[in-house]
Amino acid sequence: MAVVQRVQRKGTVAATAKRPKLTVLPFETIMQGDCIEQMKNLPDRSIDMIFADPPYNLQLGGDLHRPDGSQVDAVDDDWDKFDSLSTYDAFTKAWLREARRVLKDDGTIWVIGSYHNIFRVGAALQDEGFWILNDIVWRKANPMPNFKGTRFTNAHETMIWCSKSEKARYTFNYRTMKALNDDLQMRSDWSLPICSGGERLKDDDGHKAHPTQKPEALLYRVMLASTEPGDIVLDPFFGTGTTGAVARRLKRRWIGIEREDKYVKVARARIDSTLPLDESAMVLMPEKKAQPRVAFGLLVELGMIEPGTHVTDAKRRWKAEVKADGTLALLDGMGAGSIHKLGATVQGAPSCNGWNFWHYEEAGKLIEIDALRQRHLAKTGE
Amino acid sequence: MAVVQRVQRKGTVAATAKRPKLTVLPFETIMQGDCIEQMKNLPDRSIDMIFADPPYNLQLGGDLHRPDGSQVDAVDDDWDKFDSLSTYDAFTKAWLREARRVLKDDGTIWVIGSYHNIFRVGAALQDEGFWILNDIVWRKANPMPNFKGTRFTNAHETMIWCSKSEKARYTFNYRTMKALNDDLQMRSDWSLPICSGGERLKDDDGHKAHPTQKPEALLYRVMLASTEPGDIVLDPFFGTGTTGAVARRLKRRWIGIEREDKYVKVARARIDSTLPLDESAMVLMPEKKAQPRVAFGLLVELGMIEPGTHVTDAKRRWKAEVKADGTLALLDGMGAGSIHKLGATVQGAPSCNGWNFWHYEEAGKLIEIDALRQRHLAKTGE
DNA sequence: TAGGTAGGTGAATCTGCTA
DNA sequence: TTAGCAGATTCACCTACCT
Repeated sequence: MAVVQRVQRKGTVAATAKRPKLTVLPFETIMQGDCIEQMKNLPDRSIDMIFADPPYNLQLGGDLHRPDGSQVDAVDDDWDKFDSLSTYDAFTKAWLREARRVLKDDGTIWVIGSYHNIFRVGAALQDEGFWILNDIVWRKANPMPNFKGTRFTNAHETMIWCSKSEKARYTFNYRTMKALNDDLQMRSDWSLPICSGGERLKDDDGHKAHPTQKPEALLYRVMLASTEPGDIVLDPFFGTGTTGAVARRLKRRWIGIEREDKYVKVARARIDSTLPLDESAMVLMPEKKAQPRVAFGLLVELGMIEPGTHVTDAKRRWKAEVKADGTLALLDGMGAGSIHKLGATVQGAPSCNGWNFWHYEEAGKLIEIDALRQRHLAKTGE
Repeated sequence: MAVVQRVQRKGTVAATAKRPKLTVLPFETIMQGDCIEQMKNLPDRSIDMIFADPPYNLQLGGDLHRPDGSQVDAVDDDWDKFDSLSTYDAFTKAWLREARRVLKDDGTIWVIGSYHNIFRVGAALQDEGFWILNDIVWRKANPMPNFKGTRFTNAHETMIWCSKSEKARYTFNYRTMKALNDDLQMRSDWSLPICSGGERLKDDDGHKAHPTQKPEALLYRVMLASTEPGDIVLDPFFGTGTTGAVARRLKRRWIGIEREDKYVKVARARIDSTLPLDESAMVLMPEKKAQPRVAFGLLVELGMIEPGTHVTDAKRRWKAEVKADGTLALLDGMGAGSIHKLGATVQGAPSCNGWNFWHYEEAGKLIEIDALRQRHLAKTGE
């Protein structure tokens, strides 16, 4: 415990007191160096989304740096578990703290890991004040078998998706995700193949360039779900640059941080050869919430529905008349109000979307009054 | 932090100094009371496997309504409320410490939770010296949807399976698991339905007896995987006694601890009416394999078909473009939607199988997009 | 009896803009 | 800060009841 506190104090001092921040963000750039040190060069609240795939193999002692930049001794048998866990926790807290600082208040962070580290990361995220939105299971379609037959085949990894606070208004492209999943809500478990074949980057010897290269399909879904085109995406553990490649393809701006020279080189070449998607392919299913608001009264004013018209619900349980001011009044005189309020009242429901609840009759068929709104939106080109 | 230490000290002192342990284990018994206090009555190293379903600390907000206006029956019980994360952590550490004491050195522990609590539980398990063997994802075949469209559907829960130490010789029935999974290694993701229908216990009013009853199939697999007949299974959060019922069915011995009077009563009645499996039936029941459902959007994510590609029907009457979210948009701009929906729209049909309706062109020949799906299924072997 | 329709429900951190 | 209100939002599986 003493170790944790010492490390944290050091990190905090260094972050707040010393250096000037960059005033122009280094877009489409790999900042080479320690991720904590490099994040300190970025201004507060400047990033829309962070995707992080932190190291968790404690055997890679070189991957662990204290916030002050000093390297942690290699993990060896002299270390007891408590010591290595707390070192990892200190490392996690330190980079999460910087990540939180550079993230916009309405931004989100994704962190991926396996059972070796994800519980520590998740607890640290909560401790640092992040608000968990989902934990996402990446279910590997083709995992490595457990050769010894001693455990269950380790066939998934876990991502944690957080906003900066409970009340934050984060980006979630609900309709896009639903469209991507054959018109069913996207679930918290995603079945995707591991990164292999032509997508897997090789070094000159033909060996895989990076031990944990993530599939582009994973980042594709992450980015489509939680960012807009033009948003700024930061990956503090850039590796071979999957985040940058997908960001470029989907027309998001990106910043990568990577320490190892060889990964930086591989990532640069890879991203340079990635082409952005065509403009037309980027026109997605619109979020309904983003459409301009239309008042029912406007449609009455425009003569798209006449005052005096009778409307009813899908089962013809209630009938009402359209008034000149765009309100409805029940034919039995037992209630009146806006299309929404009256719909809620008659059903005894807390709320109601009047656009879909009320129908008018045309050629013997009931048509949602929402059809009028859609016709209006189409006509005005919005 | 002070809270944690006080609780731990208390627990430790009471456990080691004060009371005499039971010399004969209370098999097939529900010990009524607080789980930490009751575990203190059990001797050291006496339990083969612990299954624990602790409170999740959900922290729900106000009421939630379905789109049809009905209200969701939330988990609002007092036993799920904690003042803060640190209070929850102290509680977790305290019961885990007792659990560790009563567990045999070669025994294992399972803990189930959701993103609200599982990261804290996992970190605490590691802190207490447990060695994680697997994290298991229970993919719910029929989860509750996300009614407001604000996040991904929360469609899974996580179980953590641990031995007491890295070198422990725990039980894992590899071949049984493989047999249960059509002669393929059992993976770390399990698809099982939630507990509903006849299995779901009701109180006298016909309401669910317990808000979070787990399916027997889940415990069935847990117990088959990690215990032998005659082994001693402890469930410190017994609830309606799913663990006891399955233990009896599989001829394991069990001990339950439960605080609430009403749950104890329900569990007793339930287990009394559960019959042990016949010897011959201990050979396993096959489970139906879930049909792999492939969304067209997945193929776009995987790069099997590029956004911007043009598709058409077999007679080339309609042409559409593939968008980045896996939807199609007609080239004349007169319609858009999923492969199925757009196919239905252009034909004026009530429905349409888009997989067979839409084609892409390769070397001058039209190929059903279903060919891409078949290629994906063949590749991933699902 | 088979088949179809209607209604209920599940561990949920479940809205957002404007005045 | 809060009140008011427009309006967006569900999937799989169960039982009960009807024809």
